[in-house]
Amino acid sequence: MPELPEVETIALQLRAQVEGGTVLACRLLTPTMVRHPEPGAFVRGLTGRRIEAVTRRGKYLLHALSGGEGKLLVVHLGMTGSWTCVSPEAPEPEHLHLVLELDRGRQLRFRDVRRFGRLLLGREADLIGAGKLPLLGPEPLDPAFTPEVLHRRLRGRRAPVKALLLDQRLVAGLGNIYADEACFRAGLRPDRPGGSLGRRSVARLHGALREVLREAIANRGSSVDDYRDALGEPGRQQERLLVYGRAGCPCVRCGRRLTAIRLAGRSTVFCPRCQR
DNA sequence: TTAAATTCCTGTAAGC
DNA sequence: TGCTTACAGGAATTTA
Repeated sequence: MPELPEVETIALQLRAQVEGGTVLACRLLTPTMVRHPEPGAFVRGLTGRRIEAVTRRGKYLLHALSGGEGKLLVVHLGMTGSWTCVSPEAPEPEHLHLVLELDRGRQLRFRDVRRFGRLLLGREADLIGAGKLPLLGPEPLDPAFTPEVLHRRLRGRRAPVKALLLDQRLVAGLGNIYADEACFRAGLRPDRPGGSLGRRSVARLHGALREVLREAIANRGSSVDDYRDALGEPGRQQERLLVYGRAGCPCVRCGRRLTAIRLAGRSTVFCPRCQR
């Protein structure tokens, strides 16, 4: 699943691959993947534009477009989406929804088996104002995201801390994998009410979050299901996951069997001894 | 306001 | 073997 580290990896790679490139043609194969504007306007709005910059916000990929209007091509990969830069000669895969023909013989392809991804075009403020994009919480790797900020955001909340970590309005970019990994590294039970965490626990969680995200970015993300980076390569962080997908396996720290529960509708794995 | 449940979507794996 | 069913989950939407 593309979470913050996976999307960051793609943004880094696309920066080198497509920045400065011009969209010569836009082929929208599945109009329903576009959430804004209407599919026709989406295609017209992209054609002829230059991609000035590629950045990331939460799990969203942002492509700043030429024209001086501050327009962005926004790509969210959902669960199974991929956004790759390939040669036009590469065979077209199944479940392909958007193809951007760029100059210098490059193609950007959006593929998504389960169609949970989404495509948008517009100014960031307009998209947020129109309710097409959520108002995201702080970036966990931003220097301004301090333990105090996290503590303030968890205060008074009764939902399980893991459910709160998955809420993109509380903090942006975390998904099921890194929420579980961060709770394990922090030694916190994921079903603890968010507001029950003291200052020291929050500080541990904050440190664990940053540590696991930085490590995952360095490893180009986790390829658990079918995630591929912008060059079509799998990441390596899945080999270093300590709890996600390891229900019933021994805890790497104490050897006790890892427990699986459901939280916020998601499978959740933790060590009942190491996480309190 | 907050929290939980439901919905979308399709490939995979388990069970009969 | 072949069919049915459950499950995976990000985020919008609905319900309580």
